Amino acid sequence: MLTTERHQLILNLLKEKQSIKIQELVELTSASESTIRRDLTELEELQKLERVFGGASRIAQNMPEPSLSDKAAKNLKEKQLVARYAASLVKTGDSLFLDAGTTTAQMIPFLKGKDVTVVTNGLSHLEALIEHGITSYLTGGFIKSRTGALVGPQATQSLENYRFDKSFLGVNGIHPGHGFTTPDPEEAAVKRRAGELSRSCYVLADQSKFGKVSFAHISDLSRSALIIDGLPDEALEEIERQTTIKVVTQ
Amino acid sequence: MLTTERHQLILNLLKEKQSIKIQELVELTSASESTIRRDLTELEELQKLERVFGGASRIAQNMPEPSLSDKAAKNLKEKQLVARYAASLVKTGDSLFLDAGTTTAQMIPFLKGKDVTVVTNGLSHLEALIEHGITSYLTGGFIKSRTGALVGPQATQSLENYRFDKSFLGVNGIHPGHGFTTPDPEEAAVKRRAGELSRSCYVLADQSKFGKVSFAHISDLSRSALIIDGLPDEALEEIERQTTIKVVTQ
DNA sequence: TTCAAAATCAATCATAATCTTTCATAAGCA
DNA sequence: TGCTTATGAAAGATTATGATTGATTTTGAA
Repeated sequence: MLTTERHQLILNLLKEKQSIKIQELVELTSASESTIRRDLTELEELQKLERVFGGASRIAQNMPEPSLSDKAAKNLKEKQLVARYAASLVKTGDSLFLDAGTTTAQMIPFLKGKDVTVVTNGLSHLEALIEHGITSYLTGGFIKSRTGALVGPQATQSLENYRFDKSFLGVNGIHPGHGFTTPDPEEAAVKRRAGELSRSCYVLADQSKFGKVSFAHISDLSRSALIIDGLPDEALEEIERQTTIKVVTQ
Repeated sequence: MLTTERHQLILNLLKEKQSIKIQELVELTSASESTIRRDLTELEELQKLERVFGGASRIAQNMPEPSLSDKAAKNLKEKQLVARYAASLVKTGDSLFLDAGTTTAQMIPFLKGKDVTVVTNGLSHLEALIEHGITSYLTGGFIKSRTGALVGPQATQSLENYRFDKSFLGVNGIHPGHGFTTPDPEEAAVKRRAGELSRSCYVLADQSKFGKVSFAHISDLSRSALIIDGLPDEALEEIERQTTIKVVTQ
């Protein structure tokens, strides 16, 4: 067996298993313990895994470096915080809907290597999705050139082809009385339908979103959770009566 | 065994196997170890594979792929000639389907100001469409990252939302017997359905396309015309019995 | 908590496998 | 023939491997 084949085998096993024992690898490869040890040492130096006593463990998913356009985004840190938590909810093999928008865009680097299938209506997500090798589908629809979102009846209808394990939606505002809000009725319709087609539904927001057309009353989304990086106390009380809420902090 | 045959054999084996040992190649080719080593060294210099200790390994991912802009550069003049003629057929207010591909892309600048509505499955058309202020819709579907085309059942289905005055399709090849051909069955399905949903259908090609899954027998497209910049005489005779054909010249 | 046994580890060495370099021969071509 | 290219064989350098040793860490029972 070639050295590189062994290395590849080890990395593949770690994609499935989180950690693996040296003895298992010895049996699987018919190589000696010394050889396996050397393999693990080398792969660790390449940051491909982490050695632990008795074996090796998958490395912590690497922090993505924000591209230039990302840096221009407002509240980037908060968005990334929220996005990272949201991505941590995703499991291998999940089928996801990723809403158009800058917060959901931050999730993409964290999805790398999770073997997920992503459906999106956000044209601006495409580059990152392709770059990270994520299997992707696009909804159809009218191209809103200002935001790069696909909307309209064609967009809503093309959602009917799919069922999602999880959907991740962005919002423009949250109001304890009116629910989640977004200025464009057509975008609202897409969000609403995507949520309905998902087994569970997460709304991503950062603190700045407090404050036009609602796409869902909070209580409409019985399987939903709100992920946010902070919240005024009085709003929090009202909202948490109606939905699961996760407040992410540094 | 010829040198080039060996090279081809090695590359074919690496399409199946990810990596291969020199000893295996020695047995398969009955060449000496030295010869195989030289083969691998040469193929590595051409970036076709990567040498590893004891053998060779498939190269990391996306090396040998000509970028979209590179492809566009080939036969650009011919493509523009064809595209310009095709665009001249478009009337104000028309509803169009614009197939993914580099030839159809050349039509976009000529559509400016014609007040048309364009539906496309070509992601690479988006920038130009938006830039030229053309009202545009995108089909949904699976994203083929290599060509930037949307394909699959979702793409075909989202076509059902529309009816076209004219559709403009690209091809990979034309064969008098087999009809228009394209290597990907999924892309073929989209082209075929778009043609069916159109009042009239134009196939754009340049002379280089003479030569795998056919998307339509020529005679299937009773309302179709082929637009091309040149053609071998014998093929022309056969094809013009089956469809309208326009040969564009300088 | 402490200690000893068991497991795991890093370091070293000898061997085996593979690599590069070099040279000589064979084959194709003008 | 004279030139170029492809090939195979061989020598010495380099790299990978497996076994061994003694150090380190973990485990579990007192």
